[in-house]
Amino acid sequence: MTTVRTRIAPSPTGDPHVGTAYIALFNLCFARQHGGKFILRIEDTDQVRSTRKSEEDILAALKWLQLDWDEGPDKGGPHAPYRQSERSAIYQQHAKQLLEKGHAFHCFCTAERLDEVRKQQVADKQQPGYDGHCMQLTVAEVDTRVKAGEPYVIRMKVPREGTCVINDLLREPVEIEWSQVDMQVLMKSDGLPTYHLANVVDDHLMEITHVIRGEEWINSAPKHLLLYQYFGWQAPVLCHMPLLRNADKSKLSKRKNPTSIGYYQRMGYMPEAVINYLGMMGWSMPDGNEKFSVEEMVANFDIKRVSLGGPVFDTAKLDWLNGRYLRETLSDEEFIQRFAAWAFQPEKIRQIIPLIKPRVERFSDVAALAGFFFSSVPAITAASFTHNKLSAEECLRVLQFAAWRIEEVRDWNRDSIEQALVQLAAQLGVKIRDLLFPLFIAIAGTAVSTSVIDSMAILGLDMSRARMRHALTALGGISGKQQKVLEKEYQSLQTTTAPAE
RNA sequence: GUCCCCAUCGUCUAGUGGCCUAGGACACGACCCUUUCACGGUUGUAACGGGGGUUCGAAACCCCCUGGGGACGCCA
Repeated sequence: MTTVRTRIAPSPTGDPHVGTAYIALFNLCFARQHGGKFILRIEDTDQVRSTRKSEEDILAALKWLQLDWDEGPDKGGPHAPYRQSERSAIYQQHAKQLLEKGHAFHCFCTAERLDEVRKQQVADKQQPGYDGHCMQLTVAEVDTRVKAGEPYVIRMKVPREGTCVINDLLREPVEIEWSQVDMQVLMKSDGLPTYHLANVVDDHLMEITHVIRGEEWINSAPKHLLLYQYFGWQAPVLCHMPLLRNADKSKLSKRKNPTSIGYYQRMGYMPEAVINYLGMMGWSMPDGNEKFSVEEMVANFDIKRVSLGGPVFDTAKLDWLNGRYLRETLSDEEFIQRFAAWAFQPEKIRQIIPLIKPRVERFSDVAALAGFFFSSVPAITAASFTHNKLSAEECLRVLQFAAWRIEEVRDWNRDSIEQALVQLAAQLGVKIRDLLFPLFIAIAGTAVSTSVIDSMAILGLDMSRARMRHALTALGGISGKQQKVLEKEYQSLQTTTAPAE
């Protein structure tokens, strides 16, 4: 039985990344093509734990994209059976097993020492990594130090000679020297496993046969393969997909592109179009057809058709594709239903109405006042930012700082956004009303509008981010040099006004 | 810095030694349709990164260079 899984890292906002959906799609196609199972595994090994809410958001987003997953071997859903309570015991037990077999060891090294070692290695032009310091410790020594309550981690032993050969479904065998592989920490001092241990143990317990993941993992494959060997388990077949890119070819990031699935949902893309578009990133139908459903993709799927050059995630083509779905796939009746469902989400409307109600005199005023909540980026030019206090340059600066600042907002709601911006205004020595001006233009397209802070709260982080990015471009953009100067200034703001405890 | 991966129009891609004078799609331009705009149709500009091999024959195979990306955490 072919069983394949996608691991999903929770983000603080709980909004899954299109890159996750991309990998999930190829996992799903591969599994379905072989009549196998596609299951999900939501990460929660880290301190940045997914809350129940964000886990639901992740699943809802994948469901929206029609990435229907199967139940795991335990029928307990994407999270079980390795849920918190049972889980730490599972990993402890496996780590102990490795310890007993002599494949892992206790390490008491401090962060300071490790930093020191790393610095030295970099200076010597060596591959930075653990130096094996604690491997020399005797059993008795380890025992007393553990009993004394000294904090420790468990590291895996790695051969110092030879080469690890990684067979990949999509490329020639990759050879990596063991000397290049670090003695990875498996259990952290807080008793939680690292990704590497959790990944291997989970995959084995979930009977995973094929691992299809992003190329970024290729370098840690030797660690995983070695762990399988240490445990005496059959390693899964590996396959590393190319990475989605920004226009500048770097790894797709939210700084340069809207990356959350929710953004595409809120922007009014059809899920069919988004998933179709993802399917044409690095893959193509044998007959060259560009508009296809997940079912059609599965029916024609062949992992070998994946091309390895990292595709640029360019939404211009997504726009075209989505347009085709809107006008070719939907009947007028379906269009009405889909549009209504998108536009009249009661929770959203309920938030908007109180903002515009005080300002309307006729129902016919509503569209003009609330229109920007339902539109794409406003049509603005540099001239839109003409202001009696702020110059265009200052607008640019304020906008960039605000854009950075809102990234730091923890809970996305009006109060925390307000707090962040008020603080920024104080740090800049600018009146909040002046600081808000360019934000009004960026978000609503005009300064004659409802509270921009409330508007941002309703639009969401990624929609706000996209509008601010658009505004920066409308203002002429920021050169690389300017960017560096601003970054420096922004950082000094942070440090000089750090709140005293 | 060390290691790894990758390389066809601006972008997504087809291409597995002859069908390639390199095909399709997006974007862009022109024209047609149309009261406008969009849609649709026709059409144009535009690519095998460079250098060596192998071969009768190379976009495809090999080597070197160059370029791009990724990984080097008690993150995942």
